[in-house]
Amino acid sequence: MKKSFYVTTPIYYPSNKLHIGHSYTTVAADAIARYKRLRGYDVMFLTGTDEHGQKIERRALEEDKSPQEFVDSIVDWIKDLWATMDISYDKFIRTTDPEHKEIVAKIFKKLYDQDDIYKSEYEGLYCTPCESFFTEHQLVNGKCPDCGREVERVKEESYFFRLSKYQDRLIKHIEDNPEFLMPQTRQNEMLNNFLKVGLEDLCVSRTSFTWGVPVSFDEKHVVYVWLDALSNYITALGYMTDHDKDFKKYWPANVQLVGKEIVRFHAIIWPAILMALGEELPKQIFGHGWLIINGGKMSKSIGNVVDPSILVERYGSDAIRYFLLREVAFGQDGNFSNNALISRINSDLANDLGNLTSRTVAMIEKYFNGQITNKGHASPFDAHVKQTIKNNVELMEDSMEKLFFNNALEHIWNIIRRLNKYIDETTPWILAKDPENKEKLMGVLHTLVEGIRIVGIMIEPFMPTTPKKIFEQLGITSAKLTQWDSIHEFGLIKKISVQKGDNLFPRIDLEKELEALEAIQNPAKESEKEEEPSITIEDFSKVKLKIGEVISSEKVKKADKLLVSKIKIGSEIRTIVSGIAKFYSPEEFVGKKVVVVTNLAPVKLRGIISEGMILCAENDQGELVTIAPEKDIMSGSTIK
RNA sequence: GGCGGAAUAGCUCAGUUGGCUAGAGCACAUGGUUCAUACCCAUGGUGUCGGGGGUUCGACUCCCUCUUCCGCUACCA
Repeated sequence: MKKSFYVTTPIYYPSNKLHIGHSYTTVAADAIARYKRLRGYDVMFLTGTDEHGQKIERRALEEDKSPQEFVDSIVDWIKDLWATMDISYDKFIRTTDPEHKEIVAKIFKKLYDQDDIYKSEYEGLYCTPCESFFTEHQLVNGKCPDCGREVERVKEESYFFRLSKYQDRLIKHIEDNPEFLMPQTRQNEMLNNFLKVGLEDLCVSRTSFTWGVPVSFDEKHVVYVWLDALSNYITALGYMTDHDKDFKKYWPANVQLVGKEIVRFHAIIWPAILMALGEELPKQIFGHGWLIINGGKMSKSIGNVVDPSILVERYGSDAIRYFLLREVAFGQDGNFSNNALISRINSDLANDLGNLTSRTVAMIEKYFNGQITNKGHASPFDAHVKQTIKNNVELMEDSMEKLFFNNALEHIWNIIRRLNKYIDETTPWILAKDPENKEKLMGVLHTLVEGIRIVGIMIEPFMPTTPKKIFEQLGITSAKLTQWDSIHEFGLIKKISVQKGDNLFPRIDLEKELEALEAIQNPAKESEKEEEPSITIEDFSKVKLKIGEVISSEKVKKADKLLVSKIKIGSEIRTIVSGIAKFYSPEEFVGKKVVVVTNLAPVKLRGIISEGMILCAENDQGELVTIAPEKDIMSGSTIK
């Protein structure tokens, strides 16, 4: 029986279209899945969508659709995207699948029956778009600190999961199994920031919306995201059903890929749920890094979100997949830029691999009418070429086991470079001038074809369509010559007839293409900007603004963003705490005239009562500058 | 503030447990070549391996300290 291998991506939230970061995770999972299949494993590759929650409910309302219609349309788009990116998932789970919902309800009931879930009360300020609760202190201007929108005071009866109960077992598991959470730096973060500080029980139900899985024994509650979304990894396998053979075969998962922003949920909450269910934990959670754009993270508000479908359409799926996995070390953050993408395509794909194939096929056509056999004579350079291939095949396989995709690709390219060099060493065009050298010439071309064949197999996990094109040009049809194990043997091709086809990867004019991309990507950004609702003059006049003068200022202890200042506003002196310590030193801050919001409700920050707010301008990078009157004017002057 | 990373060639980064003249790719320059997608091959770096101390026969690699950047977290009125 084949060994099984189970790999998952997170399930994505279809409130919007996906971006290149989602593609990154999914392409990585796909490369693992394809590689394992080639190595003879029985692979289950799961991806999907997390479709419940209040945000979806509201987004659907905005578009005048039912929640189901709304998610259906986005899910169609996502499936199309995965199709164009050659994502070979075995199963696509949707949390709206009837079976998933049934199982989630069963899980909830089971945990409740065994007292891992209990009923209590939850009160907090809730931001719907962000689906987050905040404390009073976290709010900005009484609004959501993340998106700036209104929050609602929500008090609801809720069910809680006894997360705290599993704290010690979680700590032990992470400490005893260094491979469980990778890369290692994530282990420290989880242990130090959460586990050792102490876990709080987790709210796992809601009454504030209905778009979710109902709690079977208490119909006014729906299951909140944790149990619903995380359990997809086992409900997809038929867990707790009478047809659970996939669960028996594939669980525990071998690798669960997640972005580093959700490591916490997958390394703490998810294992705790599994412990409560009495199931094994996944063998590995891998928290990969982010694609960074111009030094910052991708975000809708900055408007630098990269749409993968545009890139795939222009350069092909294989090129994008190659870039994503080659450019960035998997555990770390890496830069994404159009420039880097096109440079990679040109130098690695067009110049190295594409051109190697092209020149080899062209020579066989030119010197042998397209047909060669293995009857040629070896050149003095063959031994070294074979050794290079052997070494790099081993290194590549080793890298794949560790999920070092960029190293794996580098080793493949070492072979490609060696083959290009081999052509210069053996100078076939000179051999071709003397009929005496015909066997030597054929030997050289045969070695090249063999090398390219091996490369073609090795790139398959990363670039699923290019190998077919290569084998077609080389005239390799036998399955034996294209299966993984055949890369360990050099010289398998007996006789082939080649046929030149289109260039595998056409060279791209870097400068023209950058301009063209800019033109496509930027207008798109403009149109996506959300229109801000207008306010009335009455709304505005509610805010009382006055000129103040900073008369003293010092850093707040144990907080690196905060300055506490005494501000003179007319005859009054107020204490105000501001998050500007990174941009103004206390010394330079003293004496400045600033604009103060005087009728904000006082709030306690780091133990200090702050009586107002100093207005600042903020740029894309989050840098703050205070607003000052254009001419000198008395403190206490009102602003209107 | 707590915890954890990182700082190496113009750019992006490798450098496993300390050991011969510190590497790769890209970019740039020169030469070669013409089979090939103006491509390929060769050659070219006085890099203070962030600064300063220390351990050692020997440190990019270990220890201390400082600086800067980043992540998680607290916090941003």
